[in-house]
Amino acid sequence: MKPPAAPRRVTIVDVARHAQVSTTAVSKVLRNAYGASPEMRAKVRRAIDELGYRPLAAARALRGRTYTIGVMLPDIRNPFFPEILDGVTGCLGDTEYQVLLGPGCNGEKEETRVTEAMIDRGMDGLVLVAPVSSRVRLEHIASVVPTVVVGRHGRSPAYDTVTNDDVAGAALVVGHLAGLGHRRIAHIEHHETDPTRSAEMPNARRADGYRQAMRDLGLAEEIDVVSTSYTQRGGHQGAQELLARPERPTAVFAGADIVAMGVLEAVAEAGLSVPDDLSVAGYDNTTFSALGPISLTSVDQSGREMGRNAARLLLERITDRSKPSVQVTLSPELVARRSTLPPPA
Amino acid sequence: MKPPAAPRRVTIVDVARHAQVSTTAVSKVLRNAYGASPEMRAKVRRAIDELGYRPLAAARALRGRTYTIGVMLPDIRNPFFPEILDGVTGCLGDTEYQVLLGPGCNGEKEETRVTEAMIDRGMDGLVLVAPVSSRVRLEHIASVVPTVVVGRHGRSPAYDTVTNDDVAGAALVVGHLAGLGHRRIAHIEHHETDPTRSAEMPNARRADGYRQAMRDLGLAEEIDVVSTSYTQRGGHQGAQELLARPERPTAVFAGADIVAMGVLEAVAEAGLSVPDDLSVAGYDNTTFSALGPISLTSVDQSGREMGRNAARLLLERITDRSKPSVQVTLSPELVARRSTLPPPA
DNA sequence: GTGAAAGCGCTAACAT
DNA sequence: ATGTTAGCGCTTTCAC
Repeated sequence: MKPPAAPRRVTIVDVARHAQVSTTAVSKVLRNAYGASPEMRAKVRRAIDELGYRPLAAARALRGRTYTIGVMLPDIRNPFFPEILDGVTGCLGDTEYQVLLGPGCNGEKEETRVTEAMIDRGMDGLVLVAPVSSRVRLEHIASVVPTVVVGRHGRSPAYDTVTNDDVAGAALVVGHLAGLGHRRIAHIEHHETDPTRSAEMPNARRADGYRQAMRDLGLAEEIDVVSTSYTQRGGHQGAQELLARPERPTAVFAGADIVAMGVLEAVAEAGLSVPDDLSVAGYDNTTFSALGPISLTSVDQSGREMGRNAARLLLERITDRSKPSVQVTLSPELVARRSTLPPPA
Repeated sequence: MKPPAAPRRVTIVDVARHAQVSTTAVSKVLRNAYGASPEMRAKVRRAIDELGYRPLAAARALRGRTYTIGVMLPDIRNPFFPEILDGVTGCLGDTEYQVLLGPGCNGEKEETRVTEAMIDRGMDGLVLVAPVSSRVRLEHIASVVPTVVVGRHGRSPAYDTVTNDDVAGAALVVGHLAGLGHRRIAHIEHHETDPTRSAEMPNARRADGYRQAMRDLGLAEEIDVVSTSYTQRGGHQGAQELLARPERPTAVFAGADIVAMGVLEAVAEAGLSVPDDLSVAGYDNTTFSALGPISLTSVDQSGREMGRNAARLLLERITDRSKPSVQVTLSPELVARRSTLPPPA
C-alpha cells in the first residue's frame, strides 16, 4: 500500500489566471486593501472559492503578516493555563489570527528555544505566560515582535503585562485560614534564585503576601515557608517536609492548585486526612479544585479574563507598535471549599 | 515610555559577506549538505556565531523544510494528552525539529481550522491525536503533509497510526472487577454517531471490549452501557443515570479517567462513597488517578510511548514519503488502586 | 482602478 | 569545491 502523491497547491497565480486579473488584484482582495472595485472583488472571491485557495502563511511571512499568534505556556500540565488559553483563543476566534502553542517548557533554556522558534517562524505576536527568562531577554523579544507578558509583574516600556494581585490573593488565603482559627499556617513556595525574578514572579509575590499577612495578623512567629516548585511533585515533597515537623502546621497554603494536589497526595500517604488533620488551600481555582473528592479551597484569578486581556492588548500593539505599554492587574477572589475547616481542638 | 524600534534581522547574506563566501556555502553548512570543505565550514560557523544568525523558517518554507512539526490535541484539559506530547518532544528534542501545538479543538470544524492552519504554515509533519475528522479528510491531510494519527484505529495507506489495544484494555478492567466478585458492572461510553468513526475511535473499541468481556465471563445479561461523552460532565451525567437505576450497578467502568472524575463527583453528591458503595475504574492512568484522595483504578496505555512512536514514524515518513504505512499497537496494563474493591455483601 | 515587476530570505540547479 | 542565478508565493511600490 503506497500513499498517493501530494497534489500541487493552489497559488495566487492560479486564482489570478482563473479570475482573469492580476495577482496584485487578488492580493488586494485578500487583505481588503484599498484599490479594488466591487466587481473585481466579487470576481476574485468567486475564483478563490472555486479553486479552494488559501494563502500560504510562509510566503506571506516574507513580505507581511503570518496571521499567527504564538502562546508560550510554561507547563501544559498545570490546569490553570488552559483557562488563560481559552481567554486568548476566545478573543482571537473571530479574527483572522491563528493561535499556536509552544510545548510546555521548563526553565530558561527551553523557553529561549521556544521563543526563538516562534520569532523565526515569523509570528505576528507573542503571549508569554509566566516566563522565567531575564528581563533583558524579554525586552529583546518584545523589540523584535509585539509581546504581552501574562502572570509576571514588572513594568517595561517594551511590552504589556497582565497579572493578578498575588499579594492580595495570598492575604485572602491567610485571612481565611486565620479566621477559621488556624495559627500554624505554613506555605509552600516555588523556589526562586534570581533576584530580579524574585521581584517579578507571581510565586515570589505570593510568598511575600503570605509573610506580610501573617505579620499583619500577629502571626509573625508562625511563619513557615518551604521552598520547592510549582508542580505536583513539589507539593508532595513540601508536604512531606511539613508533616515531619515536630509541631505540625494545622494548615497549608500551597502556592498553586497543582502544588496542593501533591500535598493531598502526601497527606493521604501519611495516613492523615484533609481537612480533619490538616487544612489545605491552593491558588488558581482550577477545574480540579472543584471536584467532589478534592473540593479544594483556592483563589480565583480568572485566567480566562487574563487571556482575553492579553489577546486584546496584543492586537492593539500589533496595530500600533509604538503605543505606550499597558499594565493590567486583576483582583483575585477567594473560593472557600471543604478542604479548609477550623483546626482540630 | 515608548518601546524601541525593531532591529533588522541578520540574514544569510550578512553571514556570507562576513565570512567572505557565497550564500550557497552558508546554506550548505547550515544543512550539512555535500560540497563544503572543513575550512569553509569552520569559517561559516564562526561568522554565524559572531553575528548570532538564525535561519528564518518562513523563508526556508518557500524552498524546503520549515523544521516544524505540528501536533493537534483535541482537548488540552484532558491530562492524558500531555503524556503523548512528552513522548513526541522527547523524541524530537535532539533533532532540529521544533514542535508547535494547536489550541485544543472540540469538534470537526475546529479541527479542520487547525489542521489547515498548520498546512498553510508549511509544517513538515503533523501528529493528530484522536482526530474526529472523516477518514477522507485525514487522507487528504496526509496526502499534503506527512501525518501520523495517534489514538484512532483504522489503517490507511496514507498515514501511520499509533494506538493501544482498547479492546484488551477494556477486558482488563472488566476482568479485574469480575475477579473482585462484581457482576453488575456498568460502562459509560462516549456517544458516537458516525458509523465509520464507530469502528475507528478508541471509545467505541472500549465499549466493544466491555461487551465482549462481559459475554466471555458469562455476564451478558448484566451488560449496561450509558452513552454520554468523554468529559467530566459526561461522567457526571452518566453516573447520575446509573445511580437512579432500581438495581444499582456495584461497579462502573468509565471510558476515560476524566469521565471517572465526573463519576466520583456524582457519587459524592449522592451521599455515597467509593469504593464502599460503588467501585469505579477509569482509563488512561493520568497523573490525577494516582492522587491520594482519588486513587483511581485505571488502565495505563503509556501515552509517552505512543508519543515517542509517533515522532519516530513521522521522521521516517518525512525522510521517505512513499514508504508503506505502519500501524503500531501498544498493550495496555491495568493499574489497580483503591477505587475498586469487592462489592458490598 | 489596475497590473507589471521588484524583491522578502532561502535553497537548488547549474555553471565554473 | 565553490559561486551564480533562478525561483518559491506573496506583498508592495510605482507606472499607467
